[in-house]
Amino acid sequence: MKDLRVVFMGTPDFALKPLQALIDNCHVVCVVTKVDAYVGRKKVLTPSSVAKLASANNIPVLKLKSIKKEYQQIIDYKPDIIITCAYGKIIPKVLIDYPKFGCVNIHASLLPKYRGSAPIQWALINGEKITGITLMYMDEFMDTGDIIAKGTYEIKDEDNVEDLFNVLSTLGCELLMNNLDDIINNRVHRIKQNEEEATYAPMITREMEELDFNYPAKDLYNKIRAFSPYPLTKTTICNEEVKIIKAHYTDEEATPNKLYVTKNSLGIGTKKGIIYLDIVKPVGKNSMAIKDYLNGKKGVLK
RNA sequence: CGCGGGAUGGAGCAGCUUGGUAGCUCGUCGGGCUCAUAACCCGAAGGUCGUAGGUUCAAAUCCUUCUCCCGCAA
Repeated sequence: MKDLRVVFMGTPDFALKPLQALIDNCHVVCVVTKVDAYVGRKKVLTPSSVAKLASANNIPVLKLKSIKKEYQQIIDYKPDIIITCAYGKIIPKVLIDYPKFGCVNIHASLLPKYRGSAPIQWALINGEKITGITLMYMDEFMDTGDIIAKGTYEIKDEDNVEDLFNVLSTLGCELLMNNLDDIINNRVHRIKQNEEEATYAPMITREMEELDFNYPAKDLYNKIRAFSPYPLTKTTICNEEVKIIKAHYTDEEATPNKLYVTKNSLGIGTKKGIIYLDIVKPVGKNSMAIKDYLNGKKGVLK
């Protein structure tokens, strides 16, 4: 497998483990990622996580603005196989058809469920009990290709998006490496996706961060953990925006939007149940335990 | 030079406008009460007020420099 010419395409941290495994076991001839982005307040031009790892291993990096126009550069590396993981763009058919072992994608859901860019977040938002990884051949549409293998993970009630990312990233890496041999020896049993069961996981947007307490506490809890530790859900308390890092909920009778304050707990009523904030981050401040938050709000919150 | 918030014992905050003894709540430690306690009572320790300079008899407070943290926007 050492002489297998692999082109890897990916961008964020989620793609690092598979990339590292491929570097260790194959000949990664080139890594394709997004162009460097301006990050943070200081607008520092920063390469993607994948680009950094590739550079550290002296692997050529292609930062393509438009893969639709620039795919020839990838073909020039003569890949035997292309492996993508959270690359974030549709790959042109010419490119998919080029490698003799095809174009394989690691997707963070049990396809055909949660096709799209935010499968992990949506699995949490919807309170799924099971999710996983799908290893699949790419075709010219979004996450619709034939399935090679799946790995499942049972979501714990307390898992947040970071936990799931870590677990699934490892799982995806294992799944890829366990099946790579079959892929290059044409021993894969392709499974068509059942289109009727397909669901979609669109990108998370800024507007979604605001919590609406007219929903049940359980839904809000799921949303909070789906957004934690990034980008975080938010609400307004005492005319001050507060982001919520961790919370829990009960089924107590409650009035939506009403605050339930005790010495060291802060609950907000919902349509069904109360959501209690555990760790919050007021605007301009660092994150703090709810006890500390209430401590500093003495007199404002009774 | 994109916009804004912030830095005060271990934690969260007040004090700054109008300069003059370092304050509150919590935590920690010691003691007490109690069958018991995360409850209550008494006491103690712990702070160069982010950095550097300036004004002043006197600076947490006014002026200037720099550093770091955070939110928005991209």
